[in-house]
Amino acid sequence: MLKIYNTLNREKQEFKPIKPGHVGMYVCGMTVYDYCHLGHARVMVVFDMVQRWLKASGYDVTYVRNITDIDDKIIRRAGENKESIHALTKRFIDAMHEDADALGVERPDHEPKATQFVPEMLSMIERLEKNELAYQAADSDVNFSVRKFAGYGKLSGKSLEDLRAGERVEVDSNKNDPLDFVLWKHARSDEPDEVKWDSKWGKGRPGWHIECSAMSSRLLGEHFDIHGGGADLQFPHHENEIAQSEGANRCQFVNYWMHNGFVRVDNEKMSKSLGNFFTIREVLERYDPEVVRFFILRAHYRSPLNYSDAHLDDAKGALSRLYTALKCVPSPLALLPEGEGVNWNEPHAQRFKAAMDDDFNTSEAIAVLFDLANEVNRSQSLQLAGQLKSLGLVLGLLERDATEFLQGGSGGLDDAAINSQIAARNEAKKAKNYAQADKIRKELLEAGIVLEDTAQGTSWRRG
RNA sequence: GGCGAGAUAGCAAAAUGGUUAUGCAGCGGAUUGCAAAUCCGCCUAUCCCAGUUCGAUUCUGGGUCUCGCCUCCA
Repeated sequence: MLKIYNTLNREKQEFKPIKPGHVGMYVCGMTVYDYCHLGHARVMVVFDMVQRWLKASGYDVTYVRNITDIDDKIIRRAGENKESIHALTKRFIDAMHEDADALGVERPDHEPKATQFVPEMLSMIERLEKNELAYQAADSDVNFSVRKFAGYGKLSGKSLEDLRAGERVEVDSNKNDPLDFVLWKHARSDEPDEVKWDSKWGKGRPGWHIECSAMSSRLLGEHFDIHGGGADLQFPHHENEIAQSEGANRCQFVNYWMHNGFVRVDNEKMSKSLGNFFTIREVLERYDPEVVRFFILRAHYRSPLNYSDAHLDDAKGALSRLYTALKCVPSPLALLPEGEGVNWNEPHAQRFKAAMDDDFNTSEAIAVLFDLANEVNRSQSLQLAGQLKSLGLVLGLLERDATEFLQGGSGGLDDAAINSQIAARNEAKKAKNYAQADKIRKELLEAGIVLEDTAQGTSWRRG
């Protein structure tokens, strides 16, 4: 029985889908004006893992992850670059897909772009206006009136009074209440036509929060199962989504809210404003993407995750141990009937399932993988090796051939050079010229190549 | 200031009212021409102070410290 920590109640709850056997899940994706950083990688990998586990548990999942392709930062960046909004966002959407693909993130079922759902947003704003939750201010912006929505603050645990006390924003005198947020921004003369849409309130463009409310209800219905995103979206973004959706649709919006923890650098949140971020592609220049995915999944999704080279090196060593166990047994999956996959009656699989069902405890699940690797090494059992690989696949790990992983990466030497050195060393060994054999091995080691003599001959890997 | 999360061994990271987490690193042994890999064994923990309890790292209260949200942020 799957339990999910629900931010709404701050406790783990048994997961019950609205429609038996089906899960509707919406995750806040990227604002595409720059390359994704490791924080984005975490959201993508974490919720990819979530949807994989839901599928592995037998659910039919509809997974939606939006793309914000219109907002202040995009307009500003396009202006700086002297390129169109569309050209800018297309570039970074393509880059995002490259990064996500590299990390083994499956494409969501839908990736709606905000600009494609403006009519839905306008219709929702109209309903909010009809329900007396929205008003047009003197500057022509249409705002949401937080005071008129009774449940405001229920997700983030904030009250309007608390928020007011900590007010740090410059007060916008056009708003009835400083905490009101914008649904529709009036068009400005210095903005390109590309960002202006017609509406009954005049030309303009959508506020940030309304897109998620409009797109989720269009693609998943007005009431759906899971909504996810980074912990920083809890307030105000998700709080505002609730206000909009429940205010417009007059029904519960989302049953389970999930928020992943931050990636940190030197114990501080990785963020654009602090400038302490690493882009995914930067990191992938130096580390195997699967190592990065493993690094992310080795921690629980709600825990903070400290980024450093030392930690990625550690992750690489750990992942190598799993692949090494698979290497000891030739082509484990080839020996399993097609599509058989995990044997869920096997004890390790049961522990794995129990861990995953406990709020997606990938840390515990991966610990089971290591126990299984130990069993595989001891028993040389093809069945257990297949089981190890199959369980890895559930997390989007261990997909590759073990030797390919262990020999992958960039070394100074190519395969042919390495193999000829190994041959030379074997000649020396045969002649009992161990000094020469050890010299060759040492040279290879200095080039990052580790040799392993086995009964089947000498193999190598990149250390 | 308001609200929230957390402090576990050298590092990273789970779990648990009493019984081995796990990985990396370290130590000893097996194996190996010597290594590597692997196996066996070992060593390092639960921020501080009270309380509840036969027993607390785990529950309660109080400290201390860290981080986050309250502005754009995954």
